[in-house]
Amino acid sequence: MIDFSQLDKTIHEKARLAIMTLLAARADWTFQDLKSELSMSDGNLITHLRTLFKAGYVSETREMLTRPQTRYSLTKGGREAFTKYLEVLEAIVRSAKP
Amino acid sequence: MIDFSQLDKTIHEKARLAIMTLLAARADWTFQDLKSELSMSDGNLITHLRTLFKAGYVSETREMLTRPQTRYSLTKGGREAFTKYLEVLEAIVRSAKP
DNA sequence: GATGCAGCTTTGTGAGACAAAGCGAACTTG
DNA sequence: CAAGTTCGCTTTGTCTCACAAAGCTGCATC
Repeated sequence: MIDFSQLDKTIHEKARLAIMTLLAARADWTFQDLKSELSMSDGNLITHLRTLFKAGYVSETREMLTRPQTRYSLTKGGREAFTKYLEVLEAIVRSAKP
Repeated sequence: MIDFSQLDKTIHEKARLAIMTLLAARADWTFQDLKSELSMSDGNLITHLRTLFKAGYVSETREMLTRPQTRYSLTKGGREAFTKYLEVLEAIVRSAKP
């Protein structure tokens, strides 16, 4: 039977799942890119990023170009957690498809 | 790009996702079976079942055997919604696995 | 120095997950 | 028949959290 308690609560949230998926698919994302890709408000987006950061799943790189710019990437731990999460998803999909 | 807004909010909740997965895998579940399988409190379980019922995803069949008994199954709409939900999950998994 | 953009904080609201306790009806057991 | 038990369900209360809106602080360009 599928162990739903393994469904990482930090990741299993629409907005953060979207963020994790984006970060997993491409190395570097600026705050602006994420914002426009996900159509989220600043406050909401930064809150989710903070949550992922606190969980150790995401790293931030602050830079001063002509404008300030913050880029976000998955950490090793983030990728591992996401992989584990995906395994549960796969188990669900598999169980539903005979 | 993956359309996360298609991630049905009613289903995308740990407890209800678990319920839907169980109901999709086997035709009929009693309240007690679900309860012991999921280790949930009565109140919590019935609330989630109500939510799924209101969404039209789940049907209840009340019966009077020696004891009262309620059985739960997926409706046609429930199965369709679940299938659609699973397609998003698959897209996520696919996008993360090159 | 006024305007504008980037990233971030603060505040408020509302939704909802969950546990615990209790309840009524139906059955069982002493 | 009295007392207890089980099933499905309601109620109550707590606590977390998503999200929007607004404001604030550089820095930079005009």
